[in-house]
Amino acid sequence: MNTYLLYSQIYVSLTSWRGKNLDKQDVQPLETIDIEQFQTDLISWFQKEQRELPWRKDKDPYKVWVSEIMLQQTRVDTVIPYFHRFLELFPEVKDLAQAEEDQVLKAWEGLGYYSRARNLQSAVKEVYEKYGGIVPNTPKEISSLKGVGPYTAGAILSIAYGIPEPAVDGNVMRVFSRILSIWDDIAKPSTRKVFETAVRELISHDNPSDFNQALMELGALICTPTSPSCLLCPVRDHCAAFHEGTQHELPIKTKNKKQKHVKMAAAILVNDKGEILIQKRPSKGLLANLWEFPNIESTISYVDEKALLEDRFASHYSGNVHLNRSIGQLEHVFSHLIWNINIYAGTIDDVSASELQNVKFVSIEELDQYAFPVPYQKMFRMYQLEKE
DNA sequence: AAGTCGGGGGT
DNA sequence: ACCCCAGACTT
Repeated sequence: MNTYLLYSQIYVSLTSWRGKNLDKQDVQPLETIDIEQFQTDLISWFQKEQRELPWRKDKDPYKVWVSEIMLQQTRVDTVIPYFHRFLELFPEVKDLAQAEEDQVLKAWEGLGYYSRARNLQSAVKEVYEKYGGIVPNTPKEISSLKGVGPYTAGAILSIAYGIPEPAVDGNVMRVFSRILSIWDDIAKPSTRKVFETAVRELISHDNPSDFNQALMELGALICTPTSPSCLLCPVRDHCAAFHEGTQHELPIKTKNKKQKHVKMAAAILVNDKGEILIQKRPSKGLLANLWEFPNIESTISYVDEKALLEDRFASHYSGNVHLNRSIGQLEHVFSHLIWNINIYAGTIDDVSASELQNVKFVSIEELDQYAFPVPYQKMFRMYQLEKE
């Protein structure tokens, strides 16, 4: 019963399995999937071909946790340097639990999706206080932690604790959509459950860690989105899509919508001591709790904009504001919107502005102690280039 | 279920 | 341009 899982049995347990073929008049003989052989082929390949990654050096649940949060929607090569720096700053649960949020955000600067960092620290605090610093090892407890969703819960449980839970990410859905010929739209939230059910049937109970990691490694190295290297695939004998030649049609994924365009204006304002005005963003929403330069959303025409900005800034910061010059403009693309920013430089009195909450005057040397979103980093670089 | 939330790299 | 990436949370 454990050794072979008849294809028809899978079909019974998953109504959407091979749903496309239900309508085909010419149904081919049902294949069987040799589960043990599949596990062996997959895991041996992984043990031989896996990349050396910093979070694979040991299975410390805290390190696995940090890596999994960083890897959400983020490529391995991007994460590696962040992972090293983060663990140097916060080697253990206690260190992250007791850190200043500003320092955590600074360590996350440039990585994006900053709520990951704030949720991670919040959850680590809970682990430190409620679980004595030990990352919990039950699905219920770990899933209740802030920022730990179905994927991350399964990843930590399987990789750090060897518990056979599915960890279904984009890789796993792509890989199994091909192996099992699943034609559900993987862009729909409900589809993830189809793949979780599949993984529960197929996962190795001897080595859930390598099984789950192998699926993701396979998706990253072999079973890639546009041009899968099927001839190098260790499980192509088990793959329905390879058998049918449909690997380029799978997975099914509906397109995402276009970004909205937002016009902005922002300024580098300097006081008479040569210090620059910065402010902390609100604690909710886009780029929450990061720092920025004074800015407004603006749909005003370019000629009127400068006067409007001087007015708005002067009244908001209660000081005399002078915009000397326009430095240029820059575009920054987010996943759901596009900022087009007109950039100015000028001066401001620091009498009242420094009394405002979340507003500071800092020297150029102090600037890099604060976490800035990339668009404002770009903006400051333009300012420095223009000044020379 | 749809929208929000970053940034970079590949094609 | 458009796609994708070791997704989660809010509405």
